[in-house]
Amino acid sequence: MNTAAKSLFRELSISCKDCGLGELCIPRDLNQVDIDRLDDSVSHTLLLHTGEILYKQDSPFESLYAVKSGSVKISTSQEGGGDTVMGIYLPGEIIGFDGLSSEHHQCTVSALETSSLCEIFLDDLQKNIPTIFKQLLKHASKSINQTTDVFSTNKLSAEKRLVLFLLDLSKRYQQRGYVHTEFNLLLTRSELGDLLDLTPETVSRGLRKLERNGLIAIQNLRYIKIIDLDGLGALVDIEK
Amino acid sequence: MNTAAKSLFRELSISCKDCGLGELCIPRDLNQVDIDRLDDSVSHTLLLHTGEILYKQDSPFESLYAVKSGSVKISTSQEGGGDTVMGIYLPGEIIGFDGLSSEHHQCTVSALETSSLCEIFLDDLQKNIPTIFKQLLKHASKSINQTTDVFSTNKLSAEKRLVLFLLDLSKRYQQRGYVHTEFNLLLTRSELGDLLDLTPETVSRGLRKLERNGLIAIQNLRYIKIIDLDGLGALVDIEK
DNA sequence: ATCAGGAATTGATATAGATCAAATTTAGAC
DNA sequence: GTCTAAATTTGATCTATATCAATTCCTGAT
Repeated sequence: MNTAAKSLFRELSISCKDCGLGELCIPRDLNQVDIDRLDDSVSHTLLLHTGEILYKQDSPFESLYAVKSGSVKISTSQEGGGDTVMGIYLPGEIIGFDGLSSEHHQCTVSALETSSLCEIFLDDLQKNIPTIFKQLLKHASKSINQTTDVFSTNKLSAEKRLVLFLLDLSKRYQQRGYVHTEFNLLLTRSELGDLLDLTPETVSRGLRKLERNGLIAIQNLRYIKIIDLDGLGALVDIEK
Repeated sequence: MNTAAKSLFRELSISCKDCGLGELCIPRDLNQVDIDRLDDSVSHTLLLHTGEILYKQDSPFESLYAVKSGSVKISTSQEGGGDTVMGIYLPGEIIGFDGLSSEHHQCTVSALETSSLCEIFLDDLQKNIPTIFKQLLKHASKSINQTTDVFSTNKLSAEKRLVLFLLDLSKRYQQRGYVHTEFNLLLTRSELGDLLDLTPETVSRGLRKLERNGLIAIQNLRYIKIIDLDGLGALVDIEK
């Protein structure tokens, strides 16, 4: 949504050995050989000034970044136009995992103040130091890939959350080669409420309303047939 | 919250080569040597019946699991007593990442129907097949570690979300060796609203109320001094 | 130092969904 | 097949927070 192309300045080299982050980045239980190899996979410090962009939403994934100093903001462009802030990252935290699964970044990262970052080339790293494998996985599992969590963030109406849940299940079944127009909900109204952050009463009312409107059929409470897939899509695509 | 200890039955061996999941699990662009090695890191099929538990919250992390058939439910125990469902997983999806960062699982996994799973021993995998590195990272970044996302799920009051945000920032600064009792918010009221799913007006009212109650001091809008850390803690610890 | 435009505050009102309560349906145990 | 407890539905209120609107306050540019 913003101005500048990446304007990154390469600073004087600081090798991983000497980096102030210490254990906060990749823990130090690597031997000297590994640390030297790590240096090969890591570029030297990038400097960003306030508001400058590290990477933009939809840009191809290239590497991970460790914040060395300052702070950055993760945001996503909304369909409605504006941006939404998903989180902020402080020194020692690693960003970029949002680009891994699709090879394209799902959010935009910009500096909240003058900040320095260290770029980690994943392909190189993978070849050079399998030892770091588990540590990076740890960071990944810590770092929340917020944009994929369709239910949590946006304050969606109860009906939209329900429809999104149904469409998500349908899509996942389809991807796995099952019929996607009918399936078992697998959860009670109450469990579904937990998941979508609604009360069981609201879940019930919502599902019955979808049924009344001819979008789905409900058999034996849990078994759902999708009657009008486009109609469901329309409820979540359009408006707002 | 539930009965049984792990009651897992080892079934007849099915090697990775012959596993029906195909690309849904670990993609097939491995050479024969790698596939043979993968078999070494993967136990053979586990079978769970409805309601049986794969692993419990707080149990030590041991391995990842790929769902081969059926479905499982991820839930966390709430302080208030009950469980909250965080998600469901279908065949081809990988679970267990919730245990990686702390070495202990942050949620409980149980079968929603008779299900089979394949256990992936991470330590072995790491030694044997660095090639899978990036693929697993991809899965990790897809899989949402929901329990760490303190803001999204539980329908917390505006005040609690604000306090949790402040305490989270404070903790992260402390972990990184900075003062944790005063810091820059880094975000506008509006951005903070995005993050916590509140309007800027509610953010403003909330912060000013904390100030009025002597818990924090606000300087120049963005700079926060925490005056009563315990008081803040009390607002989110006690009572629902 | 002044000025302009965005950010923040403050107040009044509207509303989606929670909560409480009671009736009905369902499914599992025997 | 019957029974019983749990799950679901349905209805009537209540409430936290959004929304709308109008000032006031900063901050950065000139």
